[in-house]
Amino acid sequence: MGYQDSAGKALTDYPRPSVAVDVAVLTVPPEQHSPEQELFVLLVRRAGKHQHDAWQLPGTFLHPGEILADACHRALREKVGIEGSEPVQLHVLDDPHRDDRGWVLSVAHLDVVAWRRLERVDTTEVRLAPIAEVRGLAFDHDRIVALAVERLRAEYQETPDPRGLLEEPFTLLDLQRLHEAVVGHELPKDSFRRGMEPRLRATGETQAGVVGKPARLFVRE
Amino acid sequence: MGYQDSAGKALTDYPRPSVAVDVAVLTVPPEQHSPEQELFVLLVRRAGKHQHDAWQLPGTFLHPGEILADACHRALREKVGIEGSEPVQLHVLDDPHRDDRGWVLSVAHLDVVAWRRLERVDTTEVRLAPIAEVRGLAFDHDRIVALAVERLRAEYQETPDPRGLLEEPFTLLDLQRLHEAVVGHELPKDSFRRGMEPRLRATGETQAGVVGKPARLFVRE
DNA sequence: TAAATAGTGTCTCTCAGACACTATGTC
DNA sequence: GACATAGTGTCTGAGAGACACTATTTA
Repeated sequence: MGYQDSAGKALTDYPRPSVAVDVAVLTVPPEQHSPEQELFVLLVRRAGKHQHDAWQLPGTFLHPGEILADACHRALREKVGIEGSEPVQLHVLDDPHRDDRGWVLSVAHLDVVAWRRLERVDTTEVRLAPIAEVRGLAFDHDRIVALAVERLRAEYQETPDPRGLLEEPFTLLDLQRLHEAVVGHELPKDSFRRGMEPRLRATGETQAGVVGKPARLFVRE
Repeated sequence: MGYQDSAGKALTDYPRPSVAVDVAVLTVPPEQHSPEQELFVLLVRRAGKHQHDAWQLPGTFLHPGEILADACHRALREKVGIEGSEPVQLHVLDDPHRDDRGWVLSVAHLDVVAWRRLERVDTTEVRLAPIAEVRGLAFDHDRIVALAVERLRAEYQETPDPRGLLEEPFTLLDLQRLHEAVVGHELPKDSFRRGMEPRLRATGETQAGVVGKPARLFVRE
């Protein structure tokens, strides 16, 4: 890149770090699955380690000529069998001693995948854990989870289900439960409706066969 | 890090990218320097290129064992003579072809430095340019400037001069002019005062020798 | 006293939250 | 009709912007 140090020597000959991506895949279970909806994160068993409870986020090294997003896609495809997600960068973790096997920078990512696409991955090698119970992950992955949750909460402040976690069509109550799971606390019913309804499109249909007044159904605009 | 591909081969042997940092140093001139205050960015002449108007952001390659913030500090010390700034990460630029001399990832950073500490650096090799006039920088540095401006504007929405661009003590009008320069548009006088004053500490002193009612002086809390 | 700038009182508008009320379905 | 849930009308308080008014200095 033409950077030179004070002696004028080109610096591209210096030793290079390994560059990895790590992805915090967040999701929310549907209401019928658990009455208390909350955020879950996808964990994989730590490679090469067979001790109990050694978990980490899915990740991989960046391959030559590859962009970071594609490395994320590859990691999720190979380890979890997920396709077509949309990772976003969070932060570069750069402590030179964060990995005791060498100099590894990790670019932390957030990804969001609907529960339905993750149900089948719950095996001995892969599991979904409520974020409140995630402690002691390998490396600095606890911090990545915290960054991912913070970012997702910011995204869900503004827009109705911007990441498409909910299956369409949905009721306003479905949407509210989802947003409550993401932001981690209850929301006032009427303010939520007034804020969200103008940003949705009503299908014209209503729920059928439910007790009480049937709710109108909506899709994302 | 123990990542393995599907064949089980450890990946740390793959070719590694060079990792660089590039820093958008933003500042605002004091009022007496230019009536129209606006954001300026620090540019350095593109190394090894002698064509006219070949400018880029200061940057450097990451050295072994170094964290990104220290690489930023080193770049600014060696090229511009600045010490003690506080870079924050913005984004990783990862287009494999962004640098035609090799595979170079760049971690873009924002830094903010008071004008007073930058005045002396305006030489043939280094200059300060208003952000509105910055176009056609080397590599993807135009985009880094845009990201840096966006981040700085967000920081200045909340807090009075969080980056310490203003010399203390200052008047509320000084502070307002600064914030207007950062966010890029005028702000209502009375709302600005009401929002900011509770977050400042009055020194008890006032301006002396000015026409009109002398303004009270404040420092950051 | 005139001019200039600092600082405030107050009105209005909007928006979020609280709360109670109405609407419309099942049992 | 009893019950349950969806959806709304309205009040209140907080905060932003508009605007005019008061306050305090120099010339």
